[in-house]
Amino acid sequence: MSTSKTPSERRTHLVRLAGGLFAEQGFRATTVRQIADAAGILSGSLYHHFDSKESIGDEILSAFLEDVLAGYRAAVAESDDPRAAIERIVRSSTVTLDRHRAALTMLQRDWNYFSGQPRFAYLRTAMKEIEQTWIDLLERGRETGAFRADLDARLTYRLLRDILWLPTSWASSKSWTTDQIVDGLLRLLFDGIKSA
Amino acid sequence: MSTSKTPSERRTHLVRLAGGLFAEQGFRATTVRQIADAAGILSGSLYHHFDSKESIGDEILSAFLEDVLAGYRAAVAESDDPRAAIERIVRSSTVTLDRHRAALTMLQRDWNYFSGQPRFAYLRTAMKEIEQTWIDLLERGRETGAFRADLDARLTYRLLRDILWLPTSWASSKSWTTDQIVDGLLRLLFDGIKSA
DNA sequence: GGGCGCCGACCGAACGCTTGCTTGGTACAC
DNA sequence: GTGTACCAAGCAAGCGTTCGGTCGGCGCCC
Repeated sequence: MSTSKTPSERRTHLVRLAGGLFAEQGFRATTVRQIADAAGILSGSLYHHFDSKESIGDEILSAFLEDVLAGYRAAVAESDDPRAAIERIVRSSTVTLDRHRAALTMLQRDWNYFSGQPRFAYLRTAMKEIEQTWIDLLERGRETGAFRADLDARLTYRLLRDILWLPTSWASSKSWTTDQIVDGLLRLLFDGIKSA
Repeated sequence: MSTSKTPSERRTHLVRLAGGLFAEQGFRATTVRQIADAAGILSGSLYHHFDSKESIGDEILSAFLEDVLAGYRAAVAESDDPRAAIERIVRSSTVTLDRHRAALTMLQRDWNYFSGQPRFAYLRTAMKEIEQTWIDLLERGRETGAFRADLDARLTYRLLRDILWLPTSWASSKSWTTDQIVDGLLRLLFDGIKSA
C-alpha cells in the first residue's frame, strides 16, 4: 500500500510538497530543510532531484503562467464581446489560481526577489501580456458602450487584477466555496454594492 | 546647516528610515545591516536605540493601527447612514494608508510572522474590530435598502478590506494621484463597471 | 576657568544560529 | 556492476544580537 515509486514521478511529488509550503509561507520564508522534512528526507538529498531551491520555484512559476496565459487567450478568442471575455477570464482564473496557489503566493510575497533575477525574466513578459489583455478588453467595452464612459482602463485594470488574485490567500478558511467567491466577485465587479 | 541633533529625535529618524526599507522589501526580508547602512551607522549601533529589530516593527505597526481604528471610529460616529460611513472610511483610509505604507507592507507580507507572536496580539484584536465595523455597516445598509438584498456581508467585507489596502503597494508608480485612486475605487465599489 | 566625571552615540569584533548548498559514502535495485 | 535514491557530515555566508571600548561634548566643582 506504500506509494509505488514511479521513475521520476517522485520529483513531481516533491514539487507539490514544496508548493504547499510556499503557498503557506512564501518562497523565501520556506527553507529547504522544511521541504525535506515534509518529504521525510534530509535536506541534502533534495539536491539529488533539483540543482537549487530556485529551480523548484521556477518549475512552479512557469507552469502557472503557462496556464494563466492559456486561459486568457482562450477567453479572448472564444468570446464575442468584452463583457463576456471578462466574465470568462474571471471564471477561468479562479480555477487556475486555485490549482496554482503556491505560485500566486510566491508572486505576491516575493515579487521583488524573483523579478530582479534574469532567470525569471519571463515573469515580466507574462505580466505585460496580462495587462495588455485587460486594458484592451476594458477599452473596447467602453467604446461599445458596455462599460461606463468615464472608466479609467489602466486604473481599473490594476484594481481588477489584484482583486482577482486576492481570494486565493484565503485558502485555509473554508467559509466559502470557489463558486460563491466568483459570483460575489462578478456581482461586485459589474454592479457594485448599491441596490438597483 | 547639518541636521541639528534633537535629543531622541534621531530615534524617530531611524524608525522612518527602517520603515522605508520595510515598505519596499517587507519586514523579514530587510536586514538590520541594511537599516544601519541607510543611517550611515554600523549594525550593532542600532541596538543603542532599540532593543531588537522587532521593536522597530512594533512601533511602526502599533502607530498604524491606532490611526486606522481612530479613522474607522470617527467615520461611523459622524456619519448618518452606512453608505456615507463607508465612503468616509474609504477616503480616510487612503490618507492613513499612504502615511503608513511600511506598516501595510509588513502586514501583507509578514502577517504570518507577526500574528503568531504574543507580542503582536493587538494585531488580531484590531483586525477583529475592523471586520466587525465593515460587517455592521454592510448589513445595516442592506436592511435599510441602500445595498443589494443579496449582498453577502462577510464575503463582501473580505473583498473590500483587501481591495482597500491594495493601491498602497503601487507607491512607486506615480501614474495616479491619491484622489484619482479613491474616486475610481468608490465608483467601482458602488456602481460596478457597467454603464447605467 | 581649568580640570573632572559622566553620558549618549557610535565603532570593531565577535557570538550563536540558520541559510542554501556540497561532498563522500552506502544500500539496494536490476 | 552500474545507477538511483538516499544519509551523514559539514562548508561558507549571512542573520540578529552582544559586548568592550572610544570619543566628543556638557555640567559642575573648586
